[in-house]
Amino acid sequence: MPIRNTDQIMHKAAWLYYSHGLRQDEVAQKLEISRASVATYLRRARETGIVNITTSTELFTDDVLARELEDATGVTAAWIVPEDRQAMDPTAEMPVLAASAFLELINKGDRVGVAWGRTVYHIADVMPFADLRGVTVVQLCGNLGAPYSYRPDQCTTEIARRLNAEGINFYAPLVLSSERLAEELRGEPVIREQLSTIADCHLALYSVGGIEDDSHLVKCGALSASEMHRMGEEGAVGVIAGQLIDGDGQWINCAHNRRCISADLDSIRAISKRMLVVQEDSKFEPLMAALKGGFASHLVVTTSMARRVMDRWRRDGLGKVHAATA
Amino acid sequence: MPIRNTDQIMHKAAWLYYSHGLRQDEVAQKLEISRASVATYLRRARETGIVNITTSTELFTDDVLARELEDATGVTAAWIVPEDRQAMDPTAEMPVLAASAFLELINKGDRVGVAWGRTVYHIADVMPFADLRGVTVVQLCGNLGAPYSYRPDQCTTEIARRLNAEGINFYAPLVLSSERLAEELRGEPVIREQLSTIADCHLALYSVGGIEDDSHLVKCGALSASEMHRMGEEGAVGVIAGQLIDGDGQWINCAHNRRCISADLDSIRAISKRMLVVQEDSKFEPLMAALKGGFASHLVVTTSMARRVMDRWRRDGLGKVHAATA
DNA sequence: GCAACGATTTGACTTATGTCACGAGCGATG
DNA sequence: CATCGCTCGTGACATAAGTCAAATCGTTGC
Repeated sequence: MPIRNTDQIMHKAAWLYYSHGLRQDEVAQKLEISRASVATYLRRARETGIVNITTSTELFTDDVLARELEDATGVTAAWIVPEDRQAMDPTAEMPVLAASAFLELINKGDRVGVAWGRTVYHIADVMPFADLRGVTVVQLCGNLGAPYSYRPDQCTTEIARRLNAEGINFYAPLVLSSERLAEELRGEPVIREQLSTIADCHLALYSVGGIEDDSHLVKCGALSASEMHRMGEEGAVGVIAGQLIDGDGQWINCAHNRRCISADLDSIRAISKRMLVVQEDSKFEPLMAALKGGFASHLVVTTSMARRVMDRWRRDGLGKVHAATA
Repeated sequence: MPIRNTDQIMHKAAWLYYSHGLRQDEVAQKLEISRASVATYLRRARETGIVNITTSTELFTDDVLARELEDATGVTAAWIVPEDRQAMDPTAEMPVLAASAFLELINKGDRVGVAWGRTVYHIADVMPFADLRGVTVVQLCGNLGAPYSYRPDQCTTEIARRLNAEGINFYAPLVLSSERLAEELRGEPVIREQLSTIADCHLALYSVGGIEDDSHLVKCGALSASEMHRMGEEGAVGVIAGQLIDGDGQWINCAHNRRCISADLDSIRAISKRMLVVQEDSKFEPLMAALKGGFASHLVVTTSMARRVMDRWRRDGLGKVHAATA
């Protein structure tokens, strides 16, 4: 990418304004352009990630409930979205919080994995712009066109774009019609190579899906409602990166899972920072399964969900979730 | 540190304003306080590091000269402060740049070492506020009261304060009157322990001192002008962390150095990211010595200084500086 | 060579933000 | 319990920043 002259001037303006604290008119004078242009450049500088404005998410981790949740379940950090009257709408708040928290967890040079779903897409949509060259964003699961266009590759791409990071997509369908084909495709060098690098990620971002008739997998047509129903009877409780898990968070050896091209669940568990974001109250059971399965080292949930998890965890006398094997 | 209620509200205001993009009056309405208060809280949030605004320093590394300097000398990265008419005063610019660049190099959980001098103090003085809990800032050299109150411990403390990091000072004088006493003091557990952790730093910040009559060591009274003069005749060329180095950047076995309580030069060389900042044009020879001695992996200099280094480096057919042993 | 287009820049205006003197609240002190 | 001294919050004003239609610039295609 050639360095355009306008980039230079935008960068200079941003530098003088943000790093030296000059006023816009002073910057304009120094650069011999109009103040209006300075304002425009500054906006672009923010949108480009040349200027980063981040707010500590401490507010949401600094909470007795968060501490309790961490202590009880063994997650490394929990962010709790409050639901009191003074707060914002939790549904709007959570993606913003998750995006900020996610950003805080990224280090220079990291490889980060991004999965798929409504939640992840919303996070991508409010992800702050940042200057994270050297970071690589990899797609955790195969593609699937979704009704509201939340395709896995779009999530990855959008996040990579905002972070000025490199995005690595892989172009395989999430589910294939036959196990044989899925197996063959997984064996393809391009695909196999990509899947094998997933365990090298330093950080992953995903939600957990439900298995109701209105679950994402069903709405996207990966599974019919009746198939999903049957899977539920056979022990499926939630969905991680497109794959069904049982109540203990274990991979289910079923037709759907065998037909799936997605990150191996053990690879995901091997990632040291696994950020799980759960918005809907209805995802309580899937969340419990994901927690038990060790899919969360970093958790973003609402106050009420946190309380429910605590209650259940205590009632069942569960221990701490196992840490990443990495 | 107890969590004050005002911190909470400041944090909320910052969150709504910066992360959600609400206007100040909207924030005021939501928090049921006046807009004026919101403005105040936001300023404090910026000053506290709850809100971080950073500008990429790419502008200064994105330069043919910087590339050449890196290629020739082997430093990992170079920041070049331009001296053209459109630019700011280089003397004012450099500390701001160095501070930003330094901040960019810090990772979560790092231990960073900070040395001493006018330059370092100026950098401390313009260091942006950040939320780097978990980072430790350690003092690299013993204390010495300076005419303009640039004491080593002040540099460390100020930087730690701004970063919200932990500052670790060590209270020993930089120079003692006898070698015996210096030796004994270095052997004291408190001191020895601190000095031994220096090699564990991930990042260090320092300048290189000159040996003129108006050099810092002389002005602070660590050495008389005549002593310094004599040291110059015996091969001293510059000063790193209070210690004299020769033209090749090697420690000189002289009375002053033996009387010094400071970071062992090999410990400094063992730090993987060594940021050297040189403001004054007069420090060319000291800079060359520091470079040859392997004291810079990251370099901040003016355009003219960069050119001089390039010229000399080529003329003398020098190779790349050796990397950190760590 | 010139018309047509998109991108950039600007002046003039609107809106948002920063500031400061003042007053309310509150804990410490005699 | 009155008074002091402090911090915190506010209204009103001054100042800075955002916006947008119109002008300008530079490129491309004919």
